[in-house]
Amino acid sequence: MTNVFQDFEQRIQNVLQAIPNVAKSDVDTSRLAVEPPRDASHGDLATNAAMILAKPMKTNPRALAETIAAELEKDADVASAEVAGPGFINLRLAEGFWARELARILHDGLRYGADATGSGKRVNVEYVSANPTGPMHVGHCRGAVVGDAMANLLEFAGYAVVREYYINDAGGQIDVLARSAFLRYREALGQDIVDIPEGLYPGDYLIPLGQSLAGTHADSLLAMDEADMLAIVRPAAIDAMMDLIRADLAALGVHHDVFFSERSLHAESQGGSPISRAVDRLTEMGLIYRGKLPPPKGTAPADWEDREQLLFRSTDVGDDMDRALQKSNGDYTYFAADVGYFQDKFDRGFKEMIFILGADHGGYVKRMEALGRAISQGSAQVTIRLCQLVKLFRDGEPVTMSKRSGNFITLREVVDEVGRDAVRFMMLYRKNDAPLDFDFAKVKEQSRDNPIFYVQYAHARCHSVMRQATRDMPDLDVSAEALRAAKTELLVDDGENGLMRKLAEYPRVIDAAARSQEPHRLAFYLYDLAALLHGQWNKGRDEPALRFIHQENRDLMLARLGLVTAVSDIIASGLAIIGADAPQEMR
RNA sequence: GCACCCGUAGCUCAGCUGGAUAGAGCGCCGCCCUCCGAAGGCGGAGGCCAGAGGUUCGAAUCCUCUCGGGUGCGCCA
Repeated sequence: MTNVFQDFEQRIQNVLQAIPNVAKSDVDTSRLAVEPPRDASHGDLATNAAMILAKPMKTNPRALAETIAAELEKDADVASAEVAGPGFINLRLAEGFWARELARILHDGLRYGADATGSGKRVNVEYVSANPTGPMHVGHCRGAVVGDAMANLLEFAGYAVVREYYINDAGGQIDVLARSAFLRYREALGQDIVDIPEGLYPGDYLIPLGQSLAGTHADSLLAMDEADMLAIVRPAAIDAMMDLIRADLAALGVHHDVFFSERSLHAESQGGSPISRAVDRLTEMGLIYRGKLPPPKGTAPADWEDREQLLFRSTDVGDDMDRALQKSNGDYTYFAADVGYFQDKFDRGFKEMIFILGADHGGYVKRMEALGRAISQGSAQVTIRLCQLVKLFRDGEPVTMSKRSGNFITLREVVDEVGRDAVRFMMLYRKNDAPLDFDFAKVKEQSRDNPIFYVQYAHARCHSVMRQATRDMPDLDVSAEALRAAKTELLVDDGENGLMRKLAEYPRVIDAAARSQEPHRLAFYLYDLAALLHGQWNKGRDEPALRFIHQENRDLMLARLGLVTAVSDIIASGLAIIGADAPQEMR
């Protein structure tokens, strides 16, 4: 399924092949672009064909453009092809072209623009992966939304997406969690625990877990060795924390297909653990050696041990320095677990893996990419997208929080206060690599200043028009079939034309956003589309002849209602990818 | 010290992978409700795209350097 722009790109390619000099030479036409022109007065489509070909063909771009334009004008869908500026060719499409595209939108409905890019390719998107040591805080929010929207976007674009969460359930922090839970367990048994010792998690969220442990085990844990106690409390604590996290994610509308346990990578079976087997494979490739690492630059660590250790020669595959795989006590490092994890993903058949990480993981990017190259031997694409920090504001004042005291703002609090839709839209209304200011007051505002409100309002307004129409004319048939059959060629107003062209851009936006892995483009597109809808609606105030509901001319009205329905469909489709509702009325 | 990200209107940000006269919102000025939802819309002012070189038909976009801001660098996870 090709969109209008791809369609014309192909037509232009065909025209180019018909020009003798082009066909003979092996000029690269991959840079050929067909775009909506910057200025609507330039026409419907613009192409740079002549400009990219002029140089290799050693001709003047404008002269070449004239030749191509003359050929293009033979196309029945092209009303005129004009050469402009340095050699652009501006196409005006035949009357009725956009109207036919509108009918196609009405036919495809919420699936317009879907399935055009991915062709079923399997993609693994890993996001959130917050440590299971407590509820999610606002810091996790952006990555969760960006990752989820990315997965939605890729899925809509035709990829086979697996949404994955990597549970960091293996490190020392989990023992800290278990000890913290044990404290709450003693508390539940009636012991006075006084202050929470430094180094343990102080949050109240562990109290129910302590009570549950007391209920299940009575006081039997008290007499155990710590190792035995931890063996019991650890899994219970991880399960409880993951339940918390899953509930938080659900409140944000985020769901994963796979929850992958880091701990499972350490599990021994015949042939060793998944980690050791993966390390063995790298060893066979000659990428593992014993050696010394230089001490870190900048702040010199006091406890630096200069010793020989097991290292991954990641510099061979693009990293800045080699990476340690084993601690001095013989345990594998966190990164070693990643070696096992990558191997597992690769074995599951993923050739494309996307990671959504917080900006504080910037230092991790190169070694992950290196690891992906090494394990897949260059056959897999690893992409890491970093989300910059979110700064919270309340009434223009920055909100401070301290994680140490357990006094941090949770994701749940934010969702409860401003709503899932607003959180999600705002997190996507910025490039992922740009910092984001999140002001509680603004996000709740019901005005144009608040993009989610503005877009949802446009959708509601569409439905309001349809409600009004059927109220005024109960016999009016506004079914999808009837609207599709409407005489859409009657839509000749500039504003209507602009809306139709914007709608036809939707598949192109989806395609570009999916390819570049930038879901924010969709949010901006929806805002622009909403602005056009609001604008056209208001034109009807000044010029009654332009109103959508136009009882004197039913054919025209049906065409306009078709346009309104198409706008509504596209907004609903886009909002679904963003993960927000498309309300039929505002309150 | 090194790596990565960012620098675009007074403020917050887009800019479709190199295209035409760089666009929105807020704020400021002036307009539009007998009328499908004014929770909206229209118009105006506001720019040396941090700076300097380079690449080319063409640069906010690509390369190099400089200056400013952010993040990270350890056997933590």
